[in-house]
Amino acid sequence: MLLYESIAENILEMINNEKLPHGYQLETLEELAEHYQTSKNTIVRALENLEARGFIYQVRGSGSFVRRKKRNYHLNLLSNQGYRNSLRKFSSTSKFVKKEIMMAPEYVRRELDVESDEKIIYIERIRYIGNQSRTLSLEKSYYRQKIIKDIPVEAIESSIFAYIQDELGVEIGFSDVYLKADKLSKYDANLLELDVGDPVLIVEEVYHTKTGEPFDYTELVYNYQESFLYAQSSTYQD
Amino acid sequence: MLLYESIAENILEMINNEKLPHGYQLETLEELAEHYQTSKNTIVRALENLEARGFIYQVRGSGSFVRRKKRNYHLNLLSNQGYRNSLRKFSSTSKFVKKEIMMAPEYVRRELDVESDEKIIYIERIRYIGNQSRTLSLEKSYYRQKIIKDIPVEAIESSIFAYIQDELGVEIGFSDVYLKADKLSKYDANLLELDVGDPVLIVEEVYHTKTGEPFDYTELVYNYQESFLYAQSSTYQD
DNA sequence: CAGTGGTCTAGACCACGGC
DNA sequence: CCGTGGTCTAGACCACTGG
Repeated sequence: MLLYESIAENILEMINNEKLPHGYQLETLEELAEHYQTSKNTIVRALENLEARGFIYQVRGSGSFVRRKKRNYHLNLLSNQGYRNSLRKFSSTSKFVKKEIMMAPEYVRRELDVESDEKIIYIERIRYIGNQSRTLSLEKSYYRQKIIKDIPVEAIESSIFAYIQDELGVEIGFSDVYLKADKLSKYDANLLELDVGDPVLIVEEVYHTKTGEPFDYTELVYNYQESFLYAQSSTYQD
Repeated sequence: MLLYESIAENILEMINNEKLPHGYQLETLEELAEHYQTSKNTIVRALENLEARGFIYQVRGSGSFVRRKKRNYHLNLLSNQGYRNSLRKFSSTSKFVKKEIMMAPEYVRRELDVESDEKIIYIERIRYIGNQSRTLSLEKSYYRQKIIKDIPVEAIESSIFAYIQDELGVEIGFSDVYLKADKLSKYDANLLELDVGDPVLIVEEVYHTKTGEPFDYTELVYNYQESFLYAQSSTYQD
């Protein structure tokens, strides 16, 4: 692990332990540089990292402060870990519904930027909160077989992203996310144990590897009664 | 404007002009440093800035590349400019509904972290696409009067954030955003010209100044037929 | 193994917040 | 006007990609 990353993790741990509460002012850059026996620039990097992830904010001329905690039981919309992190936040499980190999349909080709003869692994699964008592979401994913060789059912019923990263060694880079609300279709309503026409939150995600290749297009259909998402912006945005 | 920012803007302009198309490989860091007559580190800053804003991605050992364009007619969920930017993307207008001064109700106190006797400016407005033919959203905003002295109706009918920044000189920092889908209430359905029980996308936003003070809590109620949002993640996320 | 992005240093100087 | 974050430099060295 890199120096600035380990410093960031060290500070983050203190924030999460609530040793450093909301609003707390961190040591100054110079003090931290002294403390960690490194240069000021490296501290700047560490704090930038924490700022970009929404844990602190920095005010020129004043100091660096711990940012407020996010609401509990909300899912991070921009986490690049798919289902992986939500597993930790609240106990949840997945049920395998369907898996097939297909040629990329037109709307998937557009998102994944592939030719019509490229093979796609299509997977459908349902995510539950707790012990399959409450449905959280229905997930329809298209993976490029060229990059994601195969996904066993065991991975589908636990965490596909954990499998992709840990077993296949694919490194996740960045993603595009699109959002809308709509009325539930008959098929989706049935799987989510809701009524046709009920509201639904639809999230489309296109994931890319670290080298910029799109490898996964997923449509997430969220149960409106159970689904709460959050995101954070930092100081620099358009 | 800072050196690394002006370099970033310069490159961004070429991307937006499509002089640098999707997938295009930028010059190397050293070449750019030479080109702009600056140090490599400053170029690193400039490209980091573009990467964080989702315009490029960088691959160690390989190069820096122009990222794909976002879909048109989607609103940036994490823009810190409120309504300001969407004004440019597609013509839209606002209609003033209500404005009152009140003491902060409990749920607003919690979000804005204020005492119960602090004065709040409450504003309700409707946003339309085009010439008030299609409703886009209903906006319910709570501003701390301590920070936002007053908001004239003219600002409400154009852009409140433009007024806050340009006239009041308040600098926008970061924000927290929460999302869910729900069924439309009678009051909201009436204003949005939709039916009670129709789906709705609800976005709650808490905006902070650059110095970390929360100043605005807004609940956005989006017409599901017209509202499409997007967000982007960069390589570093949890 | 060449080419390219990323980290780290040490230090100068700048810009802003708040007393 | 002091204290604090932010920028910028020049250069050494490291780590990854891809032929």
